[in-house]
Amino acid sequence: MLKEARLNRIIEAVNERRFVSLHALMELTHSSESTIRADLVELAESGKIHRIRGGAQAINDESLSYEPSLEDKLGLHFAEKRLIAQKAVTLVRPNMAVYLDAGTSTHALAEELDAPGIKIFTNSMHVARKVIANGYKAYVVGGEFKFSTDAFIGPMAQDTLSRFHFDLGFFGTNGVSLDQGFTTPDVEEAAIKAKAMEQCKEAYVLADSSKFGVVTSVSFHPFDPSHLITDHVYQDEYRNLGILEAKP
Amino acid sequence: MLKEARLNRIIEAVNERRFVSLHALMELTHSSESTIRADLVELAESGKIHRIRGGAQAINDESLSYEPSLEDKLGLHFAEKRLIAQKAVTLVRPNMAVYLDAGTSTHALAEELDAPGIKIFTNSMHVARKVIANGYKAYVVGGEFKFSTDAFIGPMAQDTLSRFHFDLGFFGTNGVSLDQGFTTPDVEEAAIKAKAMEQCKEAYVLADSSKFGVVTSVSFHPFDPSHLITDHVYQDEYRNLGILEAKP
DNA sequence: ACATATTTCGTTATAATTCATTAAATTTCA
DNA sequence: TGAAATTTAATGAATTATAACGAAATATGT
Repeated sequence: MLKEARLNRIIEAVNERRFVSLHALMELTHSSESTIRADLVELAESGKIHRIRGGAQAINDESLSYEPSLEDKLGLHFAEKRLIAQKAVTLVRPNMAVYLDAGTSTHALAEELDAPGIKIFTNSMHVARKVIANGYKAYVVGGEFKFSTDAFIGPMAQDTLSRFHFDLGFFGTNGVSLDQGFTTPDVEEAAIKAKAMEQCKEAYVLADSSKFGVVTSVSFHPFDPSHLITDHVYQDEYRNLGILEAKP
Repeated sequence: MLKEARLNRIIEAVNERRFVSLHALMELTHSSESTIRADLVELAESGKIHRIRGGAQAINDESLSYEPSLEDKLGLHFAEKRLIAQKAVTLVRPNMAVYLDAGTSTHALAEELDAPGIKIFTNSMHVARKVIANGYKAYVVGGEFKFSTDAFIGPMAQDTLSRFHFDLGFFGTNGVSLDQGFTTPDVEEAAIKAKAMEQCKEAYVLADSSKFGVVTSVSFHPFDPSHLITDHVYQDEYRNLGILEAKP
């Protein structure tokens, strides 16, 4: 990995989640401890990050606070999301057309992608930027741009989606429930998710264990254990249904 | 492989992927290390790419932060562009569907927009952000995302465009010539512009006076004085043709 | 609180890449 | 053919990445 690219990814990672450990950065960039240490020294000297024991911290807390919901989620259950992402990428084969939903779980997945010739489709600019930083081509569904979520929604996005077909799709969710299925709090997001899932030969939902038993306002797909990837199933009623677990 | 073709592929690869290693370029062009090195020196000197250790980086990438207004104002002919934008917005009526091309002239226009109920369509994320900051809705044509220009191009973008129809469109250009018409240096950009112009009931080209008499590699529309807006016409051969001037 | 592990850090040393330079081989075109 | 341009090869120097290790800071257990 090129040094400049690596430095960029470190800055990105630090700004996304308030704090990043040195070891997380080692895995993220596939570099050694020494290298990351040197990078952190460099970035701290140039004022890009704040170096603290064990890793790095974002410089500003003021300008980052404009969109708390997204940033918060990035921090929460991050380790689990990464585990899930690592499990999910094993399903991606070379040259596939893969759709990535907008959401924190899929952001983690965008970072872990590693297969030649894959084409990534998404409605999230955040995902698109990560995919490009990873060296893959990113195709973005257009539509009404929502600044707060950095993603495209609405009828125009759905209409565009209906013209494409994906080998594989990965979707985030806010709730997983036996009765209500997969749910999100936003009507438009749910519509986009549902439409995109229709266009996938196979669609997997990514959900860390904290989402189980949660129901938010809009369902976008019925419960389907065989296409659900999580870190670990704790509740008894979800056991032995064939849910894919990404235990380390 | 021809040298020009190789240089073009390098520029393309860098702009698409944001970072490209020297070895990747060697494989891409089937050339030796020395050749690529020489190419990178040449391209960096002419300002097409940024050379970094181990490869090349897209130019746009230096200031990762989205602080466009500053960057724009530092750009060439800013005062003229703003004049032109102010003239152009007088053509925008309430509730119109308006297409804005990617480019610095249209960025200025995005800042000057002031009509109720208008819907703005664009292929530029830069424009989209400005439009939203101005309080209007922004609809973005999807497609392959190009990091360096912060815009969407390619067949997917053209395909999406073909489904929409705009009351009015504004386009930037790199060259204005009586014989060669309106030209840009990039084939894909030209294709997008041409396609978008087709979808407009009326399409205006914005060009500050420095563009007159300039011809770059690809034409996207024949010369049309009645739909050309500039700050001031200096050359005699372009006088009295009905070009709209935005004199203060 | 104390002593003992464990982790993290900074330094130094070493290995691996990448670079600029030069010169040789190759192609192009007059 | 022969000169100019282009591509390639070869080199030692410079930069970067990694490994090793003792010191400092934290965590753990009694």
